[in-house]
Amino acid sequence: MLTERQLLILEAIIQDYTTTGRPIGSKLLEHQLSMNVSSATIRNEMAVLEHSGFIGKEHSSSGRVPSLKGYRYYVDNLVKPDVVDQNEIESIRLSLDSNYYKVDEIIKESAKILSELTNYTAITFKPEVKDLRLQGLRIIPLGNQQVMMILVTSDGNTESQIFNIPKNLSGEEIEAVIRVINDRIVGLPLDQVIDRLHETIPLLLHYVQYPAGFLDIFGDILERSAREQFFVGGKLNLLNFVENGDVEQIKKLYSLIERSDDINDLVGGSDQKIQVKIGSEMTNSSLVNYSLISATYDVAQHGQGLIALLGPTNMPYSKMIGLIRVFREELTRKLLAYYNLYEK
Amino acid sequence: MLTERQLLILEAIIQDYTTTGRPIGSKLLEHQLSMNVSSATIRNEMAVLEHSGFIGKEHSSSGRVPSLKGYRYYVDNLVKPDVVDQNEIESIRLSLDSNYYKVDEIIKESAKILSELTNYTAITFKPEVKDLRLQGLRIIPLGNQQVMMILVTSDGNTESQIFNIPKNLSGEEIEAVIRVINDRIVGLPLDQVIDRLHETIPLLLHYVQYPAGFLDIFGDILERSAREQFFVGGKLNLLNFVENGDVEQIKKLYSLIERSDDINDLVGGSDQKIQVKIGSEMTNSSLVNYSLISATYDVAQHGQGLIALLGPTNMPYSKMIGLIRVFREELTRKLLAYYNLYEK
DNA sequence: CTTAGCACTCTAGCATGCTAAGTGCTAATC
DNA sequence: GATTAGCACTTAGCATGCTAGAGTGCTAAG
Repeated sequence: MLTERQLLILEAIIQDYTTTGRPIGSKLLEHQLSMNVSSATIRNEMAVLEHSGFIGKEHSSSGRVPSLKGYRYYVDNLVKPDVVDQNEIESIRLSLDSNYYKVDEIIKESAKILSELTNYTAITFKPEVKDLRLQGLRIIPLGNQQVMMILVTSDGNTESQIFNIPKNLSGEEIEAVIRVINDRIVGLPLDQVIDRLHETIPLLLHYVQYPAGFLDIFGDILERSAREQFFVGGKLNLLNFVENGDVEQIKKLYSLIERSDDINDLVGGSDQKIQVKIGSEMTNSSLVNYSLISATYDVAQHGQGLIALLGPTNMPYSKMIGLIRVFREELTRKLLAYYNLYEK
Repeated sequence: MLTERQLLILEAIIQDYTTTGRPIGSKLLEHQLSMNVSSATIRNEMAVLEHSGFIGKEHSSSGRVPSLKGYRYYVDNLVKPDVVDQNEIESIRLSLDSNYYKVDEIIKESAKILSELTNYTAITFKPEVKDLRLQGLRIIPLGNQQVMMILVTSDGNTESQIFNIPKNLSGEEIEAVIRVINDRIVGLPLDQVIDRLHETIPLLLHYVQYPAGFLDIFGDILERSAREQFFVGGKLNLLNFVENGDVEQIKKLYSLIERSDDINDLVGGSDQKIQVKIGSEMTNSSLVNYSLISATYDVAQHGQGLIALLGPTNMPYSKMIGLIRVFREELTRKLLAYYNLYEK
């Protein structure tokens, strides 16, 4: 459908535009492409590309700018991930090389590193195994009417919550409750736990006068546990690409990036290895000027996680895709080493 | 130093300016003040006020704007806190009326409520008692090489941290460590704990090969416990008062509001009941266009906390001071009820 | 001490004109 | 048929100039 030369021009437009950020004119390409062809010819070819919807103009006499279709074609067919230079790889390794005591820390740090490396916003999800089960529930009295509830899931993650128990609740009563829960609920898949919990209320009533408060807390920390946890690094970088001073825009972006539902929507469907969503391909209308590059990573039996970069639509895709690839490798390596260190 | 009439004019300028946000001219005041005096007279008085530094102009022929000195004088001598209407009080009560299981939740929610009530940014600190001691330390094995360390301080607050222990560490060794720590460190004031901890390293070496990792974690959660915790509500509201599109400004503000050191600097020295810091009175240069109203609150033996509002210098002080007063009362009431419910 | 009146100042908004960059089209050339 | 030189045209961005409106300071009279 497109000729070789048209593809070269399209590629050049995208590469130039993603580095300079300015519309690309025919004269610039004439010198740069060294294909021994005049600017007029390039203009003609550009007209074809525009007609087919791969590029557009900001106004009737401006240079050309890639369209969504143009980016899409480029990302799907033309882009070659940049080779990341050895120094940068070293620096990633170094950044990941601390001693971590929790997976969460590694994943959180990853978001930070990725955002610093790219000057974009990074989002990282920790590895998740499907079919998560409730493996144990502890309740630890701490004195002062305080107790801590700790929930352990089958992938080894934990959630905990401290709360106060009313004066009239005795230790025996609590222990009875724990026994009931351990008998009837531990071992179940997380998504069934809540239902089963409600079934056991009548039973609990034998021991606790108002089991509702108890269940609230349990539900709370269960939800935290089942919710996919993610970390965001470099939030402030989003500001760099907002139309000058559009405060409304900034507000929308920020509330977006802080709501877990929205983030999950955003990265949803990323089951391919590396996926690029461009502008309006993301359903959220605040993101028309942004693109998301996401990559899943596998940590053997410990599940699959995801890292993603959110930047402007005109980001240098080849560079970023190269980088996210390398980062994924390094992160996987680090996580495997981590699990190996602590595994039974 | 200033005549009655001059004070009236100063007050009117500030009140108008803090509600309209626009410079105030002499004609406006002529009609508004109904002091049977022409605009020319008001102009003369304004000239005096300007000469004494209480007001200024944005340009040579603009209306008058309060200066730092003007605000200061107003806040110190003229302002009368607005009476908060009953509906609003009700709504505060209602917002605070959920069941909370932790003080932190109440304080965090307070920041949210305050920011929503005012459309400014709210910062809240939970009550702190001086002379905090380490009351207990638990280490709970969770299986999968995971343990949770829980630290309880004498004010009933807790911090916890899950971490993995290397394969070669046995349960007995851990228990021995706990014993040592409980013997030698529990009961000490928090600020002495770290020093004492280092003295015990030789002892620990009997049981654990590399106590350093252990101590790191302990130090970590100890620091979290000693650090004054605060919550920020309505961060996005800061954006409303930034010069149109000054992205650099926004970035500075945001990193400010997320660094606990900066926040502590900000509210530092707020030992008076209600304190107002205006513009450049705050040392941080990003805040020249902002003011901070802070109020301490007392919860009997449970210590003293602080709530604060960060808004533009031209915020309606009388309204905000009235509001923060009422909020403080309601919060104190809520906290007392809370402690009463759970106290032994 | 107060005030009417006036000259002056400054901003905001609008229209105007200019330049640089880039385009589309046509007619001539390879 | 593909390519190109040349030219008329378009647009953003910037500087300039103008006007209306709001506000001031000052002076001279009440």
